[in-house]
Amino acid sequence: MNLPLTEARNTCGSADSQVVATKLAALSHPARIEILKHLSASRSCCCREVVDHLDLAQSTVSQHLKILVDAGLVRYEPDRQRSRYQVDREALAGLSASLTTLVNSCCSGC
Amino acid sequence: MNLPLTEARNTCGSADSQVVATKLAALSHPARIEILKHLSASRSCCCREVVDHLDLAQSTVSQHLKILVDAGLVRYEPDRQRSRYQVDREALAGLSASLTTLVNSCCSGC
DNA sequence: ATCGTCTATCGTCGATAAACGATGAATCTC
DNA sequence: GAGATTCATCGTTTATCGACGATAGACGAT
Repeated sequence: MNLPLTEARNTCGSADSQVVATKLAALSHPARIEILKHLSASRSCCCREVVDHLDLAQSTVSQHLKILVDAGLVRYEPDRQRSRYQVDREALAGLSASLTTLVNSCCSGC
Repeated sequence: MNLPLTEARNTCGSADSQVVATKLAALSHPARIEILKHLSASRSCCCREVVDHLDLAQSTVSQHLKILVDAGLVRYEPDRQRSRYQVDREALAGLSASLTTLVNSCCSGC
């Protein structure tokens, strides 16, 4: 597990904080967490599948998916009239690593 | 107008997702990430210290701190007329673990 | 007792998020 | 071709966030 983060120690790195914050914001909604779980359970999902699973309007689910895609946590691939959404495991692992790094930097100071 | 839905559907996230989402939401703001870093650098901080460090209004910083405290990521202890804020490292590590678990569950499906 | 400092909270305002229905494009199915 | 299905997007409404100034409470110092 190599961490690609080189400036994790920078206490003044507001740019870094901004990037991490944006990705965490994408995960800071229960519906989107559920979507992520569901996506990972199936190999790939179309929007309709998620709609059936979540009891939200189709437009709402589509927006949540878009937010996840924009954050780089989910990959999107149009497939005929369907859409195919897939968890970007590397990106998710990277975010997890970022948070771990933050936690470690918080715990190393004492 | 509260119709008790049957348990076939997931009403916008399980309780677990809600809890994790709330904590992630507390971290999904660059100012709060910076606050967390600053808190971990010092042993404990009063509000004024953070205000000097961050170039935000005192009331704004106080609100950010409250959000972090409400999320359970920071502990608060009134000390005379000052306040003492301190990173809850266990809670932070727990959140990191939750995210790691989510990532792992996403990666175990393939 | 009064002044200055440190806090938290209130009220406000603009911006953003979240949810929905409606619509149109693209694609199956018949 | 006609109708159904899937999907993203638009427009709208409501709720929440983020920031600030103002204010009041608590405390230390003078």
